[in-house]
Amino acid sequence: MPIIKQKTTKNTTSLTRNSEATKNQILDAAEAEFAVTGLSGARTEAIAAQTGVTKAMIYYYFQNKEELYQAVLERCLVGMLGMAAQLQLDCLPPDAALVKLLTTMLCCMSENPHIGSILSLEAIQNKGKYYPKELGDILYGTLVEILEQGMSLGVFRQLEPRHTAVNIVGACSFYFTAQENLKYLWPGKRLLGKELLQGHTQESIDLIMAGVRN
Amino acid sequence: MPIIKQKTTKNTTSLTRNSEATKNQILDAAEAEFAVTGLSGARTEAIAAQTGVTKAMIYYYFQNKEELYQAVLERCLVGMLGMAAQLQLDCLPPDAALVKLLTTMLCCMSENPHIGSILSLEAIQNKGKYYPKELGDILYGTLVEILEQGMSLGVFRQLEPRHTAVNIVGACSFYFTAQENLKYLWPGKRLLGKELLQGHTQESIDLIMAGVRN
DNA sequence: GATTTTACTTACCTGTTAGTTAGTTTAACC
DNA sequence: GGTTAAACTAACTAACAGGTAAGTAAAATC
Repeated sequence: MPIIKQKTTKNTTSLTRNSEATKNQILDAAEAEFAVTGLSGARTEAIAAQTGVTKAMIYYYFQNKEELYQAVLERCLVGMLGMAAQLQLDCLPPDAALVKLLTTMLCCMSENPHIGSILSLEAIQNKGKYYPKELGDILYGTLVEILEQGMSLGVFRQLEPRHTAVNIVGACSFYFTAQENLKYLWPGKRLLGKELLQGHTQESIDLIMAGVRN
Repeated sequence: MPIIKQKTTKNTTSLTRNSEATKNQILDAAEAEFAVTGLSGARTEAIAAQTGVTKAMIYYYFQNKEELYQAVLERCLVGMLGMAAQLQLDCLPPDAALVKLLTTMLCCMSENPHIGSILSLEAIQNKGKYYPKELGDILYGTLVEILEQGMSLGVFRQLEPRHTAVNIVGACSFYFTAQENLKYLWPGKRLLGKELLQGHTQESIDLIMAGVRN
């Protein structure tokens, strides 16, 4: 977490009384809480307890719980868009582009397991009211583009790109969002451990690539 | 909903004061509520409001909210197991068996969109504490069996059956649990309408079968 | 038709929770 | 070093939510 702003003359890297750091702490704690409970179920007291500050600070930095939730979603969105921008898939053939996109997606979800849960809860509980539409645009838009290009080049079989894109995202994300229900399948092993994670990544890519290829 | 018990001498199909019917009404309402909010988020008052009776009736028939939740899960489980028992996949070749299982699964989820949400929320919010283990056993067990049989017969490619089973369930279920986030992909169309549903079913089966076949 | 059992309601209690207010401490600035 | 503004806290409020108690009405039983 790079400290960008250093506006004061004095060195303000002091760990206490740093508004930017506190705000981020609140956002981190809120992200963790929202990822389990969703918007309405989240307890501001619980969020505060995870930070070093009191509940009132939440209302000092954010208008209310809803705005805090939107800020968390916004921060996720920005992170994802930044990642997507670096991919440069245009210069790759469709199959290589798809593999790269899948790898990145899976890596992203394993590094931040909150995102999948937050978006799932957003769909189920809030009927997608706060869903960052841009995220859908970029993710499914990119997937559809790659699939269409692959079809026109004859590398991929004839398929309906939007349904296929949804199924691809579903196949990749389910392992993470449903992990607590799936742990019985691998007794004694950690689903987010290196071994199983690598297995899931490989198998997901294999299944999908075999599923779309001609 | 067949009325099985008719223990009294008098005809008690009267709509008021029917304990079995009331209990089922509560379970129906609870299922709908839990499917949106999960266990902790569910409001007993809201459940009661959806039935014809008062909140106190919930505690007349069930010890507490947790037990009501478990009863809802139990009822889902029984329904699914009953459906699975009728499938008779053993006498089919692996590819036909897989198609039949997928078709049934997709059909099941489109008819009862609550199940997917409830199980998702169960994983995310309760860490699978109340997850009906039997359901996982039968679903993933059947899938793994089919996949292994297909591999040994050379019909399916070499794959890791458990990861693949998870990815298959993920691909099929994501459309339903995340539908509210996905609706922007098909502006003006109903995701659970006949047209899109048929498309999703076909595309899911196509993707998965192409993904596993040799 | 009187009694008992079952189904159901109203009113309440207790703890919880989003959000506020009024005041305190820290540090920046002159 | 005194002033001011920003960061922060403790204590509170009003509404909500799980669960209960005490009582009522409809059936079933005799």
